[in-house]
Amino acid sequence: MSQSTRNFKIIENALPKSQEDVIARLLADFDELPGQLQLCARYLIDHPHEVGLQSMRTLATNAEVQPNSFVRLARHLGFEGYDAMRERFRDFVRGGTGSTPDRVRWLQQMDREGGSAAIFGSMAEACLENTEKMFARQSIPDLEKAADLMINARRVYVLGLGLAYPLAYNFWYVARMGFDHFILTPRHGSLPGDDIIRMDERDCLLAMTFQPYRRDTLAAVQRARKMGAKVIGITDSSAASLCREADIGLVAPTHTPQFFHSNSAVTALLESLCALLVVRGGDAASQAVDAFHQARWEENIYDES
Amino acid sequence: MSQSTRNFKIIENALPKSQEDVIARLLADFDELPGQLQLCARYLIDHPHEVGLQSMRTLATNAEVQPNSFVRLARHLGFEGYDAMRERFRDFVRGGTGSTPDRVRWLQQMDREGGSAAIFGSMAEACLENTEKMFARQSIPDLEKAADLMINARRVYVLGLGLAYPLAYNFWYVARMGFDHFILTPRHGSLPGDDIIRMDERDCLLAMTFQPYRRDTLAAVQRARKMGAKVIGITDSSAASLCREADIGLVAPTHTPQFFHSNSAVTALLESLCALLVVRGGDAASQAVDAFHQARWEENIYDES
DNA sequence: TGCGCGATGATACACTTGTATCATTAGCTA
DNA sequence: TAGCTAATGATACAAGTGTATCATCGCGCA
Repeated sequence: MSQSTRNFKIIENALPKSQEDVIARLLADFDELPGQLQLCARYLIDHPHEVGLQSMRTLATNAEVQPNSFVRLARHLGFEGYDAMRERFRDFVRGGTGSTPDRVRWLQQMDREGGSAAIFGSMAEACLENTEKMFARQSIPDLEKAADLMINARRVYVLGLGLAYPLAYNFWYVARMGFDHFILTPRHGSLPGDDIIRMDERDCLLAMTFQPYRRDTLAAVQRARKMGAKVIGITDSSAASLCREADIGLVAPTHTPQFFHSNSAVTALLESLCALLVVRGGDAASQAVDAFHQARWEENIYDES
Repeated sequence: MSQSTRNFKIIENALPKSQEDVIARLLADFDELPGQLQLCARYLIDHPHEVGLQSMRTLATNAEVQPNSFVRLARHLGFEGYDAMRERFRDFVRGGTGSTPDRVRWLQQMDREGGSAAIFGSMAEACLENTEKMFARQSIPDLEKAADLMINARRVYVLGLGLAYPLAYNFWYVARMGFDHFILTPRHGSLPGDDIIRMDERDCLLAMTFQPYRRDTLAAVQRARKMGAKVIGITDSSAASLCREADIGLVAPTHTPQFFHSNSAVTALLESLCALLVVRGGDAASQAVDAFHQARWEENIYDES
């Protein structure tokens, strides 16, 4: 960029004085930025804390760009160099607003503010607690057993109804990237029983339901067991009948202060299970995942900007 | 300090895991520290933010001590060097792992055990960090605006494709308990465009897509805007084009160490949005929710055991 | 097709970083 | 007072820092 253009920009848009200013400018200019600088900008916007803490080279590695690009970006904004821009980010951290507050204090403050903040805060508390408990209390041997059971099964039927349907779908969507023997059930227009009647001891049912437990899900589990199939149950309590009847029961808390339960921790559990599936599925699974992704890209469904 | 004394100290007092731990140890040991190290300790205690931001030499100048003394102090606490201690201070600023001291230890142990535990631990770390960041950085005014926009719209189309579909479904499933103008799109057998062509300025599109962003979702957003509809975008970065084009952009991190992104934090965000929807929707919404639940119970689909 | 120009990548440089080493000092004990 | 030890200061060094420079690439335009 020529000197004159740069000066013009500086005059047109004053030098950003704070982290917020910088980010606002980055967002405003985003489309005009060259590709590499967009990557830098995106990294700054998404990881503002790191800017003050890490070195330029480290950021560059994480953002997968050349170190130089960060200097160039800083200059684009009118700063004399990278350090000048970073100082804005450091001020932010120093000022207190930037540092992530102690969670307890933060939640208490939300609560004091009342209204939407209180509701949001109570959801935050519930979701974080659910997720932490889920991870902390999970039995890794059980997870491994569940993964191996599914990997070695002839077919795995994934069953979730009502609010559990998005969970089942999410799990199936990821799992079938690595395997072709996962089936989401019931399929459109069918009933859960339709698939389960064909199960036998070579098959596995991954069933999930949460309070209040769905009769149809529990019935499907019993049916599957009668056919000799293995059952993996996912619920909100190890006392739930689904959990007690299953060969392996996995538990994730779903409590919220609201009129519906939270799927956030369950999602994390199912995703972790997917990760284990692929790792323990060996080369075949990894290659299948690669092939899936490649095919997706070739279909040109993703935006590359 | 001799090697033996150092080892003894390490055994006596485990290595501090967080900024709070470090400061607590400094306060406890303060009187036993040699003079220069006391100056260092005092500076750390009084200016914890600076530690992560400034260089050792700069701190030394400010604290009016030799640079070396900070290395010595770090070693006194059992750290291998100054950098190791500074990392504790940086974690604190970053939030996430630093805010819950136990978690660090727990994750480290996971990592040591290797295998499935390590994978599970890395997922735990990612999911918790994503969720914390999502809650901590969310703008409540924006959330309120989004909720009001949806409440007052003639129709709200909820759009999520691929991995975002379960998110869209989950949101729609809960939202329509309280309102009857939420529509999940595309409907079975249709394309996203089919519904959007009927939108106008009275309507709202809630669109979500995550890296890699889907062309069809972005196209739908542009189409909706052209029709004059309001757009609420949900993504993983405020630099994403969806976010910049939307009237309101909400961001939730989805990073994982795996080959797929995590929906866990996004789920929490959407659930919080649902909670706000119903609260701000007034009596009509609450009554609709009640009616929905009652009808569900009357259908006898839940297990009462 | 060739030209011009901004974007990009590679490399070198001057400087700063954290650290190691060793001389010096201060405080204690015999 | 002499001698030891812990504390402190000074200096040197390798590694890492931000930056400048220049060759190369890619793309629009004549």
